[in-house]
Amino acid sequence: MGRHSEALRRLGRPVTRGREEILRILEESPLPLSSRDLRERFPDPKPDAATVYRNLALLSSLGLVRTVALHERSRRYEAAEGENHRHRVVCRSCGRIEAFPARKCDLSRVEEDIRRRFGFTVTDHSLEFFGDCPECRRKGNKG
Amino acid sequence: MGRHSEALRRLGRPVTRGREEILRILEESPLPLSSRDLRERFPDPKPDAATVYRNLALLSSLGLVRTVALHERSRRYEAAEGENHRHRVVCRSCGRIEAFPARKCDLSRVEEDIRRRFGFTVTDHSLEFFGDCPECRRKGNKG
DNA sequence: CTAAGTGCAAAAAATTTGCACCCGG
DNA sequence: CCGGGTGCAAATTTTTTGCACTTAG
Repeated sequence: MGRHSEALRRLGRPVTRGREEILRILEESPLPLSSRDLRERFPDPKPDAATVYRNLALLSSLGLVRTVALHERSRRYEAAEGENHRHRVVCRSCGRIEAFPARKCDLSRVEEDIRRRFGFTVTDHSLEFFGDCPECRRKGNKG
Repeated sequence: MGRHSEALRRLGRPVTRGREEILRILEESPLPLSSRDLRERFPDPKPDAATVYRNLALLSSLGLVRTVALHERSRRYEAAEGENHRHRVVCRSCGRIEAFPARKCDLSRVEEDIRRRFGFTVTDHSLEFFGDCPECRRKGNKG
């Protein structure tokens, strides 16, 4: 019955174990997780994959969860904690991900520009960096 | 025998119809394309989907093509024309995509910061904006 | 009680792989 | 000619959907 349940209740949605756990797990994770990662971290009994997807879709539509698109086969998800989003660096060799708070990410000017040029109302953005992590660089994994 | 073929030849790879077409189609497209989009734009006879994927993987590893991760089910690809990359705005309702040149995208400071803090050598980044396009806003598609 | 959620099975969709045959250099 | 490329079929992986049963409010 943390703020998770409250947020759900406030939005008029039933509070279920699956939803509480998803929010808890995502909030505890420093990195965005795939649906599979998420399910693995559930204490037993683990929910069905379909349920995890359905809940992720619901939580996303309620604005409690955000999807993250890295260049992978599957999508990842993270808790949408207010406006304080994060940016990430992904290693192109081993896939290692590091996240860091988007401090002083001033893209408001670009967003304003977009509104003028395309008429789009920008509500969110994602910024990811790709490169080579120190370990892979040492090993010479250049691709 | 445009610069496409030359780039491939220079890299020591056989020049085949599939590869030339992929590079041509991607270069002519203002938006990043999915593997399926790409195949559909091939003049007949269309190549097998597996071949398209294999060639996209090859061209990516050679640095001639870049994958783009929007928040969709499938990946998209774009021609990697030197350093002049683009940023994009995606409508959350209808999926419409607008691309615009990344003019004056000064993220070098952030990239330097990343190098210091994590040791990652950043070679690329992607920046996408999400929001509502004018049409969807008018129609009231808020989700 | 009743709308909404869940598991299970099956379907879709995207991507990858094995293998026999074909082609560019 | 030969290593690499291609089509075709089949397998994998991720995500979605239908349906009968259970549960939160």
